[in-house]
Amino acid sequence: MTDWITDTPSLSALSPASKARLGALQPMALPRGAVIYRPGDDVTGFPVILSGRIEVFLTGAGGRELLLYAVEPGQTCVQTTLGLLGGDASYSAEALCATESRAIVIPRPVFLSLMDSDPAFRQLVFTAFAERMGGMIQLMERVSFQSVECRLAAFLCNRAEGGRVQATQSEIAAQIGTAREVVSRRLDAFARRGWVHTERGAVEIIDAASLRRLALAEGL
Amino acid sequence: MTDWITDTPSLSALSPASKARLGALQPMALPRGAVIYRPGDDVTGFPVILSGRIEVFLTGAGGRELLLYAVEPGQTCVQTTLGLLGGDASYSAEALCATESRAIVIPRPVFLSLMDSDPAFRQLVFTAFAERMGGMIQLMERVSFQSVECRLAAFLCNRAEGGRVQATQSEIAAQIGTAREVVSRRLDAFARRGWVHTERGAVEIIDAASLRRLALAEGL
DNA sequence: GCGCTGTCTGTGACAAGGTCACCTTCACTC
DNA sequence: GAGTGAAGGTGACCTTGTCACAGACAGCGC
Repeated sequence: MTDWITDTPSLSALSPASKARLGALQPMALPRGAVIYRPGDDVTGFPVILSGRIEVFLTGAGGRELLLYAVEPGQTCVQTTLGLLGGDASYSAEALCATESRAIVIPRPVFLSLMDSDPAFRQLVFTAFAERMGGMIQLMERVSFQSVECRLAAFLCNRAEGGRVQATQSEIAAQIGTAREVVSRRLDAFARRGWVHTERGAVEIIDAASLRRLALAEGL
Repeated sequence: MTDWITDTPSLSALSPASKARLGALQPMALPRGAVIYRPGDDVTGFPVILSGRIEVFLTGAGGRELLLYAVEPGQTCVQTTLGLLGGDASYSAEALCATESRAIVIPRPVFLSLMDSDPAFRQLVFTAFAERMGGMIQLMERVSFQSVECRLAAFLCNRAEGGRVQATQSEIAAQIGTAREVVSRRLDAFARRGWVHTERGAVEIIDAASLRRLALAEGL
């Protein structure tokens, strides 16, 4: 019944007392596409994701989207940590289930008490926070200093499974923070160079080496 | 001799034991323009700024710069927290003194021990971290979804002192994350509308209301 | 004063990217 | 087999970033 605690590496270091408190919580199942929260929602608890993948997006005025970060098992959501510890108690971004997922939600009072009493829990939250911040700074660097072509190539390399990337052009655009039309044109350019082959809802990678070279061309 | 502890609001909540340990540290004076760290430097301690203002910039390949955040008295540097707690122990950004400043540097072992022993110190570091993260997300939003014109207007409104902003166009460009030439052209457009008057090294605000209206036009 | 020097600013030309409008293609359903 | 909605392609246009270069200005030494 509470085997999810031992199954989740980042939780196994917690003190027995903490585990006992968490053991009372029920994991919940989330289908793909489920909305975890929207901008303006109140932060009521601290989610810990046990399996699956949650993606957190920023949405601009024109509906354009930008992937801020993804939350995978053992990681935590900064937006939430921020809401529970800092001033603002509402979200400024939107979180969606990228795959079917399971998660528990630690209620705010329990979270705050664990933060005070369990150094391991603190460590968990803090390092997650630090890693996320580092990721945000890198994202900043990519978004403001790298070309779309470069970001697209990097995305295709990272997301390729068996030489294919399963994603619509709109999805790709949101992941790298550009407009769908731009993705369409860039992919077309790649295809003309013989690097990829595009199809509806997917991109087939033909020349991964060239893509990787381009991805690395403009610094990290 | 250790009056800077009581003079700095955020430090006054610390436990007496923590204060005693910090009391042994010597504040250091930093002239305007001093480099606190550069990308790649090792993180050796945790700076707490007592007076003045430190600005942290990201630098792109072409030399273009972007202000990530500013550190003012009582605030802390995320880049450093990140280095001391997370994986990476080196900086990815550059920090400069925007004004003459005083600061102490808490050595890494002292920092880690304070984090474990003093809840008030933890609270201080954590809320600073949370606020900074919130700021970073907002910055992300502005940089990727707002027009330069809008960001420039907002900058002029925020930085105006007595109806003037004392800064070169290069400095303004770095603060809002664009190129100098673009600032030149946008300021020129503002001037033609009669909103500002530009001079060497400064901008005089004539119609603050119009600027503010524009700054708020594209969402927060 | 006079010229030198480095910084600050203006500008034209061009490339890259974002926005808008509209159309085609495709998968699915009834 | 027509209808529907999502996905993808394309041209026009504007904003932004980049490059190259020139003019303006302040400070300095003479």
